[in-house]
Amino acid sequence: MALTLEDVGRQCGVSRSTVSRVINNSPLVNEVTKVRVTKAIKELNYAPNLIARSLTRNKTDTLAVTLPDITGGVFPEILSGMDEIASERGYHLLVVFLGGARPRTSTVEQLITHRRCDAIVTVATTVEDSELNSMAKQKMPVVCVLRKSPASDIPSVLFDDAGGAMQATRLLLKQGRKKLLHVRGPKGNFDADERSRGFRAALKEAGVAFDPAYEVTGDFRRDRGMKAVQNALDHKLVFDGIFAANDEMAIGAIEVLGEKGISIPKDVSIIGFDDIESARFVGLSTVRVPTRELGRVAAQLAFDLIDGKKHPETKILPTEVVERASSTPGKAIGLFKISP
Amino acid sequence: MALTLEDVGRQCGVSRSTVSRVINNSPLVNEVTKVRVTKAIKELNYAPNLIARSLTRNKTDTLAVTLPDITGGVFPEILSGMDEIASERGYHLLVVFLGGARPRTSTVEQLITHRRCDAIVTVATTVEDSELNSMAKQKMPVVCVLRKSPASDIPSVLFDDAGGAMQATRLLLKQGRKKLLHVRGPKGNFDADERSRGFRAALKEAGVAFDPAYEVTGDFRRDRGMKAVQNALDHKLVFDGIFAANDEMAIGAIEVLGEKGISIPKDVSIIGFDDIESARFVGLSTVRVPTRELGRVAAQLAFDLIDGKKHPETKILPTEVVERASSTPGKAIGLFKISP
DNA sequence: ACATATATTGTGAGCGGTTTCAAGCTGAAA
DNA sequence: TTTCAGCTTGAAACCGCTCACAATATATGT
Repeated sequence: MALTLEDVGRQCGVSRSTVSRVINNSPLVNEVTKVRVTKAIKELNYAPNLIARSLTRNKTDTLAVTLPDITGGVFPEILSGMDEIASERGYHLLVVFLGGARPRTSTVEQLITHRRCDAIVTVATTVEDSELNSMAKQKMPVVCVLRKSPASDIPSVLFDDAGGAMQATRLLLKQGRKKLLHVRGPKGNFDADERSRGFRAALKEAGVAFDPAYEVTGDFRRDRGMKAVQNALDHKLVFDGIFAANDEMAIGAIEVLGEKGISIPKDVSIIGFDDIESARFVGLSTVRVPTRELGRVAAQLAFDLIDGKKHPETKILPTEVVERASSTPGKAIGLFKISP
Repeated sequence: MALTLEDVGRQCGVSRSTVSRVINNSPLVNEVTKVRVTKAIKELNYAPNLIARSLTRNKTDTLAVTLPDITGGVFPEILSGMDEIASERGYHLLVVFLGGARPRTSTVEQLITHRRCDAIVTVATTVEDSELNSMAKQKMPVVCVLRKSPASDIPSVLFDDAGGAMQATRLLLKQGRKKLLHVRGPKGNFDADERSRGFRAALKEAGVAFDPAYEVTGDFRRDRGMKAVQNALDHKLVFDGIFAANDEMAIGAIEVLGEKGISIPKDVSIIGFDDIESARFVGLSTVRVPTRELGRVAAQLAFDLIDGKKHPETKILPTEVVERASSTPGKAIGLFKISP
């Protein structure tokens, strides 16, 4: 079907090894044959079969990325950042959506053991700790993103969740808010746990007691955020500030409060996390995270592992508070009735 | 390094072909040997090398997708839809970001001629017509998404852009808006051209003359949308309705008008296109497009081509107007000062 | 018992590259 | 002239799998 080295060799009267050498521009090939071969390659429009090459070189020029099955949020940007670095090295990205409704069959397993990629980057909690360890044991380079590394030989790259959460909480406290509600993400999720930790640390720092009743749990989605806040109100919790573990849930909170006629930020000051695009439009204060940079760093770590660089360390990327109307006294925000 | 068929065979005293048969559960292998082999596979934790398999089978179980280097908007959702179908068949997605600042080197070429994928799905105008044709000529299955197919043997899947644009425009006209501004996307872009066509068709239908001065061009990004509208105002154009070719630019328009103290929708009624997430929060009327479905259909078409099904046809997916505050008389919308 | 199916397994030749090794050729040194 | 190094090149093995075909074993029919 497609052309092979043999074909090119025949065309210009050399062996396939010579053609191979020309293609990989090995120094040990005569200049004149080199041009002859090059010409033949052009003429025939030959291109090497990368699969065959992968087989012998034992290297696929591919980075696998596992993403949660959530289309919005920070993931596309992370992916793009990774591709930026990967494409510089001529690498491709193999993306796998995992979690949610996906029947994950043996997809991950396949990627790892089946040597379809040179390294694997797992974003958030798409892959079990045990699987990560088994990958590493099989000498497959692994990088964790937005998730704590389960082993010392697996580097991870994270946002400074706790730090960002502290800053966010401090902002509310600085305004004199007395009773804060924290809408947290699922337990066991790294970001969620860390952001909660930062929240508490800030309270402690300010000498405010942490009241477990005022930490409600969502799943990072808007409607669960709504439900959590709704619940808090139903239970007659009284608060004048909300720190939500992400913007989606913060927006959900804004909706619920809006329906109740509670004014933001006068009655309740709100801050989220992530700085998703919609946050700007809603006027939501938040903590900005360097998503694209995260992708770049993750890819770079993967290459370090591939290159056998020793001890690629876990990186923690700084976050930054963005103040908008939802936490700025004197402003007011409101949402239009949001249709589904 | 990794285990091979040979190793498994040695472990349980059979040849690699037998092991291979077991793995591909061929019927012509004895039941008792089958269990023996299966046990050995489990014990050794063997997994076949997919690269080697690809080489012999001449098939990679991979779909390549070329995406524009735009992280937001409809692309992530399209990707996810594709993955949904692909993973059902055990296929992986190889994503390539093209355009923008990317040095596209010979990436596309590589994918095609180098047989790293079984089919390629090109989204929007990431790949030249000539390249598409050359792929098709090389018997590489190609599917176009959000872009007119350059050849009859290349199916494409599109939104009903013109239809959606007509509906959107009709909505404005029905409200009695007399002079409409159309903020269009770049010339040559399929979506942009079609949406413009629909806009004009609706005008014609209503007996309104099309005034070229009232069609300004952006690049689908918010700030170019802002610039375009700013420009229109600077040129003293007078209008009471805006149809923007996408939501990003529509939001840009809202910002500019807001700064000028022009009230929406009282003075100017606005409708966008795409129904991105932020549109809900902004209260922007728009035309909803079935993005995830688009991805699914595209992947399905790719598989049809791979399977040699004859004549996979171009599909046009229906769109749907979503009315929100920005075009509902009696309502009002406004944006918070948007920080960069 | 013999011929002939039938079931099961192994052998060997690829797939399209890379890479080691040896061989051919040249010219310079002895 | 012989010798040997240096430069080019080709032959062949190998990567791990699939598959056509041969080989063997067992069962069936006469």
